[in-house]
Amino acid sequence: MKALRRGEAWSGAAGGQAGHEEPTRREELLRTAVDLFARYGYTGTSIRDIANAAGMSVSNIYHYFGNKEGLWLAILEYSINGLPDRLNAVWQSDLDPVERFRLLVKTHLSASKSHQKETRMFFIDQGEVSHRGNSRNKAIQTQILDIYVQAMDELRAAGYVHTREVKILAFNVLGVISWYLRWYRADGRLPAEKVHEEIANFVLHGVLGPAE
Amino acid sequence: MKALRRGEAWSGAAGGQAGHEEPTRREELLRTAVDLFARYGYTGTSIRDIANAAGMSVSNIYHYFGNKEGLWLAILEYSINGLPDRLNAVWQSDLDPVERFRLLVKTHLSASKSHQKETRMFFIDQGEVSHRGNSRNKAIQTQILDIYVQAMDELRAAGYVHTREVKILAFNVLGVISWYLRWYRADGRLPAEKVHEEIANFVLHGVLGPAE
DNA sequence: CAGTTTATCGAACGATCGCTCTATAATCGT
DNA sequence: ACGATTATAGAGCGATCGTTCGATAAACTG
Repeated sequence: MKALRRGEAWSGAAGGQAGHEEPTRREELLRTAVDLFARYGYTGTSIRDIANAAGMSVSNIYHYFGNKEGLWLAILEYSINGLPDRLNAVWQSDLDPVERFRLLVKTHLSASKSHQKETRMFFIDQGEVSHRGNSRNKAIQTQILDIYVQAMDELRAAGYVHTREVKILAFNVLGVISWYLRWYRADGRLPAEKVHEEIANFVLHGVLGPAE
Repeated sequence: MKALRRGEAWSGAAGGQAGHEEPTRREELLRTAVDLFARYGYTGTSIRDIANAAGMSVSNIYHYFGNKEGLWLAILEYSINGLPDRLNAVWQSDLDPVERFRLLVKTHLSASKSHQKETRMFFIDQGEVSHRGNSRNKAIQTQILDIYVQAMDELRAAGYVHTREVKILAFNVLGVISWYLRWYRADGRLPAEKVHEEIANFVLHGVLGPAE
């Protein structure tokens, strides 16, 4: 039986918001890997880069994650794995259709921002990581797209959308959000809340089209 | 003096729309490299991958392009190097402000689509390619962003835009376009013209906000 | 405390990386 | 036709890649 050790335990995986304990070596590796993967991509980051930046031996990566792809998947696990469910929950709530869609976008924005590097890292990936990792990534992105397509369909059925090409609308929304993850810097002039507000407005007007 | 040989000559670089001559080996390399770079990224594609896929020796890459980065830069050269100027020219024309902005977006879309893989390849790049190549790429992206910021500013001065955060609007537009390059497939249901129309509508409504 | 499991390191392996070198065709200018 | 330049191939170099292995230290289990 695996006993709990040090700061690991039941708390998330790399978040470490339980108390102010020092991070596990495993968490330290995840943190470092996210940083490098998001900056240089999967193939652009070597196992040694990660280990050196984290100040330990490469063997630890194989001890904790099996191999490079396992490390990639572990990051996917704790960061965006649950995103589709969160978005679906928002869309199942019983609000006014338009305000519900606005909430959907804002939830997506703030959830992505809370794992900004991770989300960007998976959005940017193109198929550099080997088959299993890549297909899992693609599957999540497809799930998210489907949520938006469904949302657009319902909005259209309710008469809010004036185009038949709802899938293009869904793609556009994903494009705006994924790009936001690339340009947003936490030390910028505006607070994230305000930025999300602006982006949500843009998306809403783009989707709803000319008011009547 | 370097004389002209075979199919090369004054015709573009990799396009080869002059006659139906067989492509130069240099063009063949560019074509293959674009395909692989766009699929697997810069670090994810090796010199040997490219040479093998093109059916020739690695030496040719060094003969024609000096090194791997030179190949990357040669692609940038013929594909998106002139994009900022083209967009600027559109924006300097004397049309109705709103229709001029619509034309700007549609020009951007069709110009990017005519070099879809190349544009996607540069949009996706994060800094895997070494310093010179990356900074040139970043510079072009910044130029394009600035064009949109300027366009938004003028639209706002003319009373068409209802937010002060024009830079966020500009980012949103870039996000939509760069994402379009990732999802669009030429063999899809809709013709490109129709897709561009839809995207331009989305962007216009997003930028102009609620009609009054 | 003894024995097992976990954590960590450093060395090493074969494969592949970007790149250079040398040799040989092919094509050019004159 | 002939020397010079260009085009292409293939072998090979040092570096780095992902990964494995054996050793050792630390921690847990009974």
